[in-house]
Amino acid sequence: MDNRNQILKCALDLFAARGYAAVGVQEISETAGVTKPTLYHYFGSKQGLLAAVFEHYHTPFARSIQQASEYHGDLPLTLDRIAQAYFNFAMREPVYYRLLLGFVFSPREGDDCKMAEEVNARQFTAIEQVFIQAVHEHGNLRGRHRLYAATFIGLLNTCISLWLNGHSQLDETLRQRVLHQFQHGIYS
Amino acid sequence: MDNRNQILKCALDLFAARGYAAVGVQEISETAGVTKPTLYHYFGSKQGLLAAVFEHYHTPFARSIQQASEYHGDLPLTLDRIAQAYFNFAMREPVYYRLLLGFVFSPREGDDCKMAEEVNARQFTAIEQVFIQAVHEHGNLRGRHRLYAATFIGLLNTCISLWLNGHSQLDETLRQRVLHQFQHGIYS
DNA sequence: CAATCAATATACCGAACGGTATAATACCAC
DNA sequence: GTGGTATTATACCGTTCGGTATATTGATTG
Repeated sequence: MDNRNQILKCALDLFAARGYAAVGVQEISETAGVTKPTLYHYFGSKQGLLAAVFEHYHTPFARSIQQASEYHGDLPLTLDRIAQAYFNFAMREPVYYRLLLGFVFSPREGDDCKMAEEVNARQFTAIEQVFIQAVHEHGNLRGRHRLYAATFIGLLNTCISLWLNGHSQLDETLRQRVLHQFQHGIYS
Repeated sequence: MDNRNQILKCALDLFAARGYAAVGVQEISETAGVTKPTLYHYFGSKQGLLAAVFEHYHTPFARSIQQASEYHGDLPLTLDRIAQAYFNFAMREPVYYRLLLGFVFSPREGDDCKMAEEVNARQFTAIEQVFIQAVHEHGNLRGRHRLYAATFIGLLNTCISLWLNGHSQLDETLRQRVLHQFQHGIYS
């Protein structure tokens, strides 16, 4: 692997494990087996490195979500496709998803969070659109699209977090269970 | 206010705003209007300061949750009391709750997360117990207490996060709506 | 072959990091 | 008033921080 991708990978590992602020560029470059000026040659700054990590790993995820959230009149089907997209991506890039999760409830005032904020906002908007469109078929959802989008994404993130920490499988059984729970509650 | 509490308050503000690793003790002591040795006199280390922040702010919250999650055969009532406890505490200590939220999906390998982990684990256990006991009255919940506890807490945190970012009120209307959603789904 | 340019290394910058040795203050009991 | 104790300030420690000036390499290109 060339040095640039090696740096990207090591930066992701370290950021996901200990957080952006707690990791120094020195440690990243050492882990990647290069020197600091090499890192700065490719990414310009520590912030630029984080931006490149987002760019590199998030693009396929964003496309997958966008594709899954195309709504054609069947809300349960669309939610299932979205959940599949989330679960599949989390399993393909678990370390990156762990990095993402760290920003979910952290709209703080750091260099890093600003970048993660728009990444999360894009996803939110895509899923919010689903609930807005679904009002045509389910009028009683009206006016609550934001709450539904937030709680649905929260539910998926809860599942993925459980899986990342070894408390659950991330399989079709779990997906169908939480989809049912979201749509029909815990009692039925 | 005496210096010790002043330091605690400033540390909370800064940690919640920019994260534990991104804030230096220098900045904390300056904000609090004291010098660094004063801070170290009271708390011994930066970690000790964070531990003291948790201790100071979390004790009343933990007691409130513990009290609300006493189960006596009425699950909807118990969930409502728990949600009330969460919402009330978040409104009383919004800055501390923002700090807490930052750790929810971040079981990383840093000094700070270790401390937050057990704090969150205690809450989780208390609420998990509710669902374990509720099996007596709702047999179909059996075997899913962990998932229910995680998703219920996740739902409450989603609401509080929405409120902290100005996207929603944190009132009785929202509480009843999400409690209904959790128990009966989005369609009914 | 010479010129160029991307890529990498050596060595360094000032500033901020977490933490401390020491001494001066202030209060309290005797 | 005198001895002890808790609290605070001055000044400093070695280390790491993000970032860079400069030189060297190696391949491409005219």
